[in-house]
Amino acid sequence: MSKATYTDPVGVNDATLHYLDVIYRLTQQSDAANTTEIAEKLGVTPSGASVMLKRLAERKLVQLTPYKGATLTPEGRRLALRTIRRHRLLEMFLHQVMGFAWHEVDDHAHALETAITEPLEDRMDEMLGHPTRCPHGHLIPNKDGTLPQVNDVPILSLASGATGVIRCVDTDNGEWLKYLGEQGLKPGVRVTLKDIAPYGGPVTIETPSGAVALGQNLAELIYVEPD
Amino acid sequence: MSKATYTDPVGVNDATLHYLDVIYRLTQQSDAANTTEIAEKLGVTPSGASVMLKRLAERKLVQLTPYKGATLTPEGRRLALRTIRRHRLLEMFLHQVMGFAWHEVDDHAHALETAITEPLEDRMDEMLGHPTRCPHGHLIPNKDGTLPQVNDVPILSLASGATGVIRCVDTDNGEWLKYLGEQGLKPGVRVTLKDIAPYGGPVTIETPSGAVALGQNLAELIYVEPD
DNA sequence: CATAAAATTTGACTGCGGTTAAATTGCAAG
DNA sequence: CTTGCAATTTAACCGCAGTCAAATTTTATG
Repeated sequence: MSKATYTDPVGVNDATLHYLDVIYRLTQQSDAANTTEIAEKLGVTPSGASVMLKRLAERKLVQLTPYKGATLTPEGRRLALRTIRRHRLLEMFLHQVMGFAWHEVDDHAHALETAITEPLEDRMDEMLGHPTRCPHGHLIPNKDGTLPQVNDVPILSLASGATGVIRCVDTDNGEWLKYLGEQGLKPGVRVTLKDIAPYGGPVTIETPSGAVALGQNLAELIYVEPD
Repeated sequence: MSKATYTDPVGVNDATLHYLDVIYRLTQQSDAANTTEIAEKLGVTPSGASVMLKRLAERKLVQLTPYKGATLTPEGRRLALRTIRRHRLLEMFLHQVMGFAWHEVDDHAHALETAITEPLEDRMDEMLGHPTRCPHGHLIPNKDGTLPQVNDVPILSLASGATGVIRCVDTDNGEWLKYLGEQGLKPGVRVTLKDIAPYGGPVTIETPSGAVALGQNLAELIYVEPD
């Protein structure tokens, strides 16, 4: 009997997709994802991740240099971007259509991202008017695996007094998102960077509803499109 | 590290839920579900199903009498009804909110039924106005595991000339559903049983848009609430 | 009622994704 | 340039959900 199903046309299962997803995200920041980081993000032991990475390499989904780290092959990247697209479309759908708060959507989207079918993906995309970003502002990959071009810069890179529109709040931590949302710091809001206190001190941001002072750990999550 | 997740609070995984689901459905018709039937519905070999059933019995989810068949325990029944509720709510959501045709929803709902979270289940239920039936007319179990009381009878049990409202079309075969839908034979439609030809001959049903002649294999899928 | 056929279970095996403990490799600091 | 520690891999194992082939039990039939 054939193993292919609606969701899994080529024998790519949940675990595989989750590995590819975290490897993709880790290789956005550094050039290769190392085993321990991958293991941490997935909540497994480094040895377990090591074994799994070898299997993924055999399946030509990752490029593995022992003791050095992992990169995605074109095919691995394709699957990772598909999962990320589905995750972010789901977040958008849960937020816009179903009315979930922006700090709630990540968990539910994660539960569904590997189970969804392609017609569902397409229908959500359609209902949402082909959005380019999720509720936190992350880019939604196109179906062909390309990414929209944008001009997002860290708010901390602005000069004091400069203004811009928040485009992305780069965290999946629900607590932080809830807090930042309550302070009016969400994508689409025009803000002015008032001040960055020295030595890791608070960052003051002017929003339409008043000034907010944040620790740098939170402020560095915020990306803006400068005016 | 704990194994509990949002979707899986007690270590109940996809395979388990699918077994419980088919056992529930099979025990609706006969008193116990036999191994081969279960295996067929799940697309596995009877030996595989046999082994799995023993595991489910150890976990106290099914009551197993070797060589005789399986029944659900109260806990197994609870989980089966939860899955069925989710499946049917999903079908309703896909149909009503997302605009999928009634013959398309089963596959997509199946892909999601074991992945969905409880808040999502609740939100769908709310958005749909707490429906009691799926698009094909099957009952949606309540959250407490009870089922709405109804008075559905097979249309073939009506006397010639009797009328009723279609309440359920009992199949998951997309082709048949598509055809029956095109003939106007869907839940909510008032019909009259005109004639049942003898010796397995065609069944003639009067609908608002005209008379339809069906084979008995299709006609026996249709349940009505008699006037 | 014996016996053949059908249903079911058991046994031996597989692949997957994990675990812990031990061995290995890479790297930074003295 | 060695030495010690951190990162990584390997080895041996586990549970899960399957497979096929063989043994067993049930049932139906002449």
